[in-house]
Amino acid sequence: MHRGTVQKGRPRDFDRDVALEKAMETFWLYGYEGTSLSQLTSAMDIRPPSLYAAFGSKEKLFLESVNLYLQRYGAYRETALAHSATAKEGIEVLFERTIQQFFAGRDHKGCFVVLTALSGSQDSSEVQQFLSAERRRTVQLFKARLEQGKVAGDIAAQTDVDALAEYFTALLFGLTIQIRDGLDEASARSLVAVALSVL
Amino acid sequence: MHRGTVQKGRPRDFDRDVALEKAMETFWLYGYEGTSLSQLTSAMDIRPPSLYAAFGSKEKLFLESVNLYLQRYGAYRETALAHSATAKEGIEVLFERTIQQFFAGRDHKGCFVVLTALSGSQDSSEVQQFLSAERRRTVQLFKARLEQGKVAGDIAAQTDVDALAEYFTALLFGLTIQIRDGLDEASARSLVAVALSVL
DNA sequence: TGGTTTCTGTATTGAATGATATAGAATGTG
DNA sequence: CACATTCTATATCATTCAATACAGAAACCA
Repeated sequence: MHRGTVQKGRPRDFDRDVALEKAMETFWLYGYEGTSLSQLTSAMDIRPPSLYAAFGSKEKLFLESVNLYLQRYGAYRETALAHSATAKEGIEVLFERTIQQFFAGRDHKGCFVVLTALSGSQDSSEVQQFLSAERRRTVQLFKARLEQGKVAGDIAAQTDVDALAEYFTALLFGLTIQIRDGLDEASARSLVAVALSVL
Repeated sequence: MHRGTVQKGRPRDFDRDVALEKAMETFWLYGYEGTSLSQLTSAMDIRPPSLYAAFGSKEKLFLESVNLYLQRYGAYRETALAHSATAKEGIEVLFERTIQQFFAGRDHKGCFVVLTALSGSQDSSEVQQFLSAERRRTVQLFKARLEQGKVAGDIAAQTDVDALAEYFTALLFGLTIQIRDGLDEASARSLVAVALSVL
C-alpha cells in the first residue's frame, strides 16, 4: 500500500492486477474454501511469499477478488437500472445483460457472489457474511429503482416494492444456479420473460 | 448392508439412523467440504473407525445424507403437486409448504441440495454433479405437473411449460439463498405471492 | 562500489485433513 | 469355556492445508 513516488528495493516481478484477475477467476470456479493456495499460486504464476507480500492472506486476496468482480462484472446492474426510462425497462435490461454476460464466456459461470461461499466451515464465516451483505445490496438496488418508478409514475402507487425487489433478487440468484446446472441461453431467456411478466 | 437374520460378532453400539441424521444436520450447516471428519464424529458421537465401518467414506456418508434429506424434507413437493386439483393450486401449496418448512426450525436453513455443494474443489466434483442432477429433478417435477394441467385443461394449451418450470425452479432455489441471507417469513410469503401471480 | 531496501524462490513450518492399523471388548456359536 | 466375528477406542498414517524463515537477487541512493 502507498506505493508512492519513489520506489526503493527490488521491484515486483509480476503485474499485481493480472495476478489478482487470475485469482478471481480461480475463486470463481472453485469457491473460496474450494480453492487451495497451491492452485492460486499456480494460476497467478507466483510463489507463496510473493502472494502474501502483495495480498496479505488468502482471505484478503479473496475480498480483493470480490471487489474486482463487482467492479468488472457487477457494475452493469447499476448502469442498466439508471439508464432507463422506467423501472420495468431498467429491470428488463438488467436481466438481458445478465444473460449476455453469463453466456459470454465459454464456461457459464453465473454470479461470483452467489457461487463462491454460499456455505462452508466456521473458519470462513466472515467471508460468507461479506458475500451475504453484498447480496443484500442487490435487493436494495431493485428496491431503489422501483421506488424511483413509483415517484415517476411508471410503477403503481399501491405496488409492494419490497416484495418485488425480493422477488427479482431471488430470481437473479436462482438463475445463477440454473445456469450452473446447465440451463441453455434460450431457456434462460424464456425463464426471464416469464419473470418479467409480473410488471 | 445385508444385515441379515442372524447377527454375528459385537453389535453396533450406536443407532445408525440417528448417527446419519446428525451427519445430515452437520452437512446442512457447513456444506460437504466445509464439514470435517472430526466435526462429523463429534456430532454423531462415534469414532472414525465406526464411521468408516458403517458408512464407507465421507463421500458415501454425504450421499446417504442427501437421500435422507430428500426422503425427510423433500417428499412434500411431490405430495403437494400430486394432491391438488390444478397445477396452480399444486404449485401454490408447494411454495407454502416450502416456507413453512424453512421457517419451522429455529435456524432457517433452506434447501440442503442448493446449499451444501454448489461449488468446491475438483475433488468434490462428483458430489457437486450428484446434487446438480438432483436439482434438475425439481425442474422435471414442475414440468410434469404443468403438463398434467395442460391435459386437464387448467393450464392453457399455448403455455410454455418448460419456461414456467425453469422459472419456478429458479425461484425456489433463489428463495433458499434469500432465506440464508436473513429474509423473514412474511417477506418470503410476499415474494412467493408475486411469483405465483404469473399463473 | 557499498549500503539499504524489497522482492523472489527454495524449503519448510505446525496444524488439520481424510482415512487406518492395531489391539481389546462384546456378542453369538459350538 | 474357547472360537470366530464384528465392533470400539487409541493412536497414528501420509497428505495437504495456509502461512513463513531464510538467503540470494535486483533495484535505488550515497
